[in-house]
Amino acid sequence: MSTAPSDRAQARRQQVLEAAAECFRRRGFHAASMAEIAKTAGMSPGHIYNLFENKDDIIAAIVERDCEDVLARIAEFRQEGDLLQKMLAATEQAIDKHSEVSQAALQLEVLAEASRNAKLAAVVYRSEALVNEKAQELIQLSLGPRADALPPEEIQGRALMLGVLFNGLTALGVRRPNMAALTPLMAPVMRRMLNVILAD
Amino acid sequence: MSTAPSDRAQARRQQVLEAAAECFRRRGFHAASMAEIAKTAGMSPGHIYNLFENKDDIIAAIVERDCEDVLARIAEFRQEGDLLQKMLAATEQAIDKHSEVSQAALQLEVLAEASRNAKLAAVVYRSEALVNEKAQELIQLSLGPRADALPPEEIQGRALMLGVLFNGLTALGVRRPNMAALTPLMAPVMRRMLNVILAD
Amino acid sequence: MSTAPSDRAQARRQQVLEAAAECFRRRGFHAASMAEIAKTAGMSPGHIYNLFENKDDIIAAIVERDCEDVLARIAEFRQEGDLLQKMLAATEQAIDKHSEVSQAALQLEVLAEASRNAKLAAVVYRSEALVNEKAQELIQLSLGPRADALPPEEIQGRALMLGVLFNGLTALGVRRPNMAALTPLMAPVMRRMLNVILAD
Amino acid sequence: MSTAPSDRAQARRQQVLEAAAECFRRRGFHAASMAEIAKTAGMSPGHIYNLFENKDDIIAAIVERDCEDVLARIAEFRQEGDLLQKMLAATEQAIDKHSEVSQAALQLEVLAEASRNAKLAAVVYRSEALVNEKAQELIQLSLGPRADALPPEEIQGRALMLGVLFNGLTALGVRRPNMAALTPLMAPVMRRMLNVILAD
DNA sequence: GATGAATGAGCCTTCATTCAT
DNA sequence: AATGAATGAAGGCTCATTCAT
Repeated sequence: MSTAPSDRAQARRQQVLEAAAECFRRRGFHAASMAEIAKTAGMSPGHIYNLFENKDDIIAAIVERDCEDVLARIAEFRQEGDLLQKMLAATEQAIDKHSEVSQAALQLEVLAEASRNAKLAAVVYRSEALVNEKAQELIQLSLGPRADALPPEEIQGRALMLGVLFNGLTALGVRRPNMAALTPLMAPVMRRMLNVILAD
Repeated sequence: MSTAPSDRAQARRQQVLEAAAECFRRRGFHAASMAEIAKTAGMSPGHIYNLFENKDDIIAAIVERDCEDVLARIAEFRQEGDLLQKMLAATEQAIDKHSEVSQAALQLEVLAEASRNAKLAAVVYRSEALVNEKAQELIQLSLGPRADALPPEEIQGRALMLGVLFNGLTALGVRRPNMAALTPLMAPVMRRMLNVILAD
Repeated sequence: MSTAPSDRAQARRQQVLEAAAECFRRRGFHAASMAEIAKTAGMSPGHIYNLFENKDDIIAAIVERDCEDVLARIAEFRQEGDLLQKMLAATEQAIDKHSEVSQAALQLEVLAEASRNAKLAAVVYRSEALVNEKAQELIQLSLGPRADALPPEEIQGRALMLGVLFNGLTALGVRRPNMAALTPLMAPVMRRMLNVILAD
Repeated sequence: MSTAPSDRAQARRQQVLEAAAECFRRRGFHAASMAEIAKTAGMSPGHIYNLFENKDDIIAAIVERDCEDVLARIAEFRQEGDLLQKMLAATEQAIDKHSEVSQAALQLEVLAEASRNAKLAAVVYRSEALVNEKAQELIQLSLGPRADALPPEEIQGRALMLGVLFNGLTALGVRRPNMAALTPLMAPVMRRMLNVILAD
């Protein structure tokens, strides 16, 4: 009862998260000031501290929210239709979308920050664990009954490889403006992870 | 000739670079203070500004130095011996080395910083271009005469894929402590990039 | 309306202006530190930046305030009584008051600063324009109906001469401690500006 | 013998004075760094301290040199020809020369600085005393035998008034760009100081 | 719940000055 | 006589955070 956050408070938190994400994307985590976030969120700086412990707490909440978004996107992949095709479409989109460099930069900055901030690290770890778990389910779904022929480590490894690919796309996207030549190469690799049983 | 830095100055610059890299790794770019860097480098804060324009200039120099290290490592790959094996060994090393999380974090932070710092971005872009070029040469070397059968875009795409893989390893390595299951999966993907001619 | 500063903020600004003027007089513009000003004003250094853009902004505000003081003093001259007598009294006061050397020094320093600071220069120019305008009105008032016999340039020139005299008193007052012998000389010159119609 | 400055040292000092004056004019006394002065003078920063005590010592030397220039100019006035005409020409020149605002600004800054720097104040006072003395001689020369009819205070007052006028021109010249209307007004005032015997 | 005035530590950077060579 | 590497104190300014209202 004491700490039960009211609906109103929840909505206010969302406002802050929205505003903070925008500011962090625009200026980076350190350069974005609480004052700017407050202004963007349409509330006073002081009040933010009624909703969040501190600035770190905000970035942690953003990471959690982003994690949910990723999980939701993964859930969509489970719908009807060819999984490989849908994932390739997603990667192609990632390769083309250069408008999202600032979003990518924020993700990288969060990772860097997490390596020195235990609380944030916990959130990132948990987030990664959840995503990885869902990725494994996806792979098993994609392989169908043949999945049983593969040892769990293989499934886990493939999920990790998907993680490497998506994280790599994010990082390389910040490193260079044009990655078009990469698109055709994704297909065989993704297929190898999602649709193939191999002795290899 | 006019601004040719003396040997002494060069050595001092190296001291600062060493110290700054350590501080940046330990605390992050923003949290590391010039005072701390100066102390670590064994000189006064003021003198750093005789050697570098400003803090940004230091991180840029670090990126350039790191780039040279990468190029040197690539050059080693060109030596005698099976390229695929050597690169797999390198990735396996990357997968295992958890002591280097802070080094990885610094790299990610640099990328984030570059998305908002034009000068740093230029260094990062140039660095990536150099590495990608060398990666393409490596791939052609690995394929041998068969390389002629592949269109340039294919070579370029494969080099990009290597970039995605290494960058992805770096990022995912910060996201989770254990990536052991990934090791066996690297082989087929790397082989696909380095040793195979395929219609698809 | 949007940025209408509250009464409280206005009062705080006045505090800072008062304190800064004192510090600037005591130490000079460059030597006076924001920390000292803050302490003198009884607030934290940080808070000053909620009230003023930066240090330059403070000196500009002081100049504007001083300008208003001058205009107010000029307005007093318009009251009943012999203008020439009142102005001579004012100059005599200026000649004798050696306690105000530091105030005079600040004015000179402001002028020097303005020659390299565009924003401050604008304030100084505007200030001078206002004062000169009022001085012309004063001269016309003093001459009465005879003023119509003089071309506008003559009026403007006389106003400028008054400016030269007061500025000259300020500067020379810093240059030497004793200017008593000057007092009797002011009368004929001032009369020439305020009370005489001449072919030359 | 011990401190007898060699000719070479004297020449070096002149170099520094030249360079410093230029830098001070360009940037102001405080903003001009010793490094910049050294570079402009074509010598090392360290060596300047073999020639001058410190930065204040340089500005003091500049003031002394400028004083000599003024005295030299006054000496020229003593040559053949109508003194009033020559002085009016000088003031007209001062009124028109807007290229010299930075020179004027430096003079004002020096005065401001002198009010807080005893050593500089001494130089400024002495300089003013010398100039004033020469101005009195000039006035007596201009009046010729009639000068004997005037009490010394009157002569002193007139010399002071000349000082007020020239200092005022300097200050007002920084305050406003256009002082053309002032030119015709200088004649009667100057004549009053230089050529007239009055009961008034 | 909400404000925004206020704090104060700490940051990057500059620069007069020194001194070993 | 001359250099320029080196110092270190100090400065202006920012910003996460607090708290009286």
